[in-house]
Amino acid sequence: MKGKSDENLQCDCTIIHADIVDRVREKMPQEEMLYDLAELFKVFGDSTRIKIIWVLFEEEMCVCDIAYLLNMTPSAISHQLRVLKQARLVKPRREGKNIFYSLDDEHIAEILNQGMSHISE
Amino acid sequence: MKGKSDENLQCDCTIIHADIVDRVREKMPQEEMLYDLAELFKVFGDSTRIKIIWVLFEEEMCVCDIAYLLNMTPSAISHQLRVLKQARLVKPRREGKNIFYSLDDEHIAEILNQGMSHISE
DNA sequence: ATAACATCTGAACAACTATTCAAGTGTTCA
DNA sequence: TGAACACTTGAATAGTTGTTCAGATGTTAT
Repeated sequence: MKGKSDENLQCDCTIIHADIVDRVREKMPQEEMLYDLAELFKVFGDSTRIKIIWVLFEEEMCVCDIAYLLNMTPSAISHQLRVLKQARLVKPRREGKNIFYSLDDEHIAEILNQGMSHISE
Repeated sequence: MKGKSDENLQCDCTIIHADIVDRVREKMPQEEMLYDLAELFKVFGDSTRIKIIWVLFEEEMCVCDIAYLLNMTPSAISHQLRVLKQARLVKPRREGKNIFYSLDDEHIAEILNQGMSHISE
């Protein structure tokens, strides 16, 4: 059932069928979609941001509190909160001088849980 | 119910209770766990690797086929497959000159699906 | 208005990352 | 054996990223 199927192949090793090539190209999401997906996971790809998310699972919190809990500077936390906010993972709420951040997506827990399942196998 | 609760706080804005601090510290996974989690998501945080995973959803494939489908050099693909392999997301199978890669984890689809759900909101 | 505080911002720096290129290993087949 | 092929590897490069620092913005209370 296997054999060369496309004259435009770049190497001789290619033994996949033309229909598989078609099927992959058909099912594969748009380039932009895949890029956005990678951008989203990039946000999860930093332990500081993971920690911030974890803290916010417990309760909404202001920048200084998060900084205190994670033993980091408010500036560093603020920079990371901006990244999380741009990814629409957290949202701010001003209350006087403080700005309270909370999680803004119901998929976050599931994504993290699946990740946890993978690494603890 | 809110008020200053910890003398070791780094800033005056901290209004969270000591019990919340304790609860967060208690529920938060180990430092190493959070680091590993970030490392895992870092792997998903590159569109080339996302594409490779997507191609492998369809069928196991050799390096050259993946390179052809993604219009990249086999070398670049090989480098990324190494990252995916180290994260235990894909596994190799040699068949003569070719090395076929396939997905090695049942959580991958769920993680990607949750990610897709988030960005297409 | 001024002071004090919480947060944000931009520049700078070191650390990391993806791709390319050239050279290497391992396999098949004549 | 040796040529051809599939794949890997290491060094080099440009590009990206997280934290720090200094200074700016916005809010509150006096």
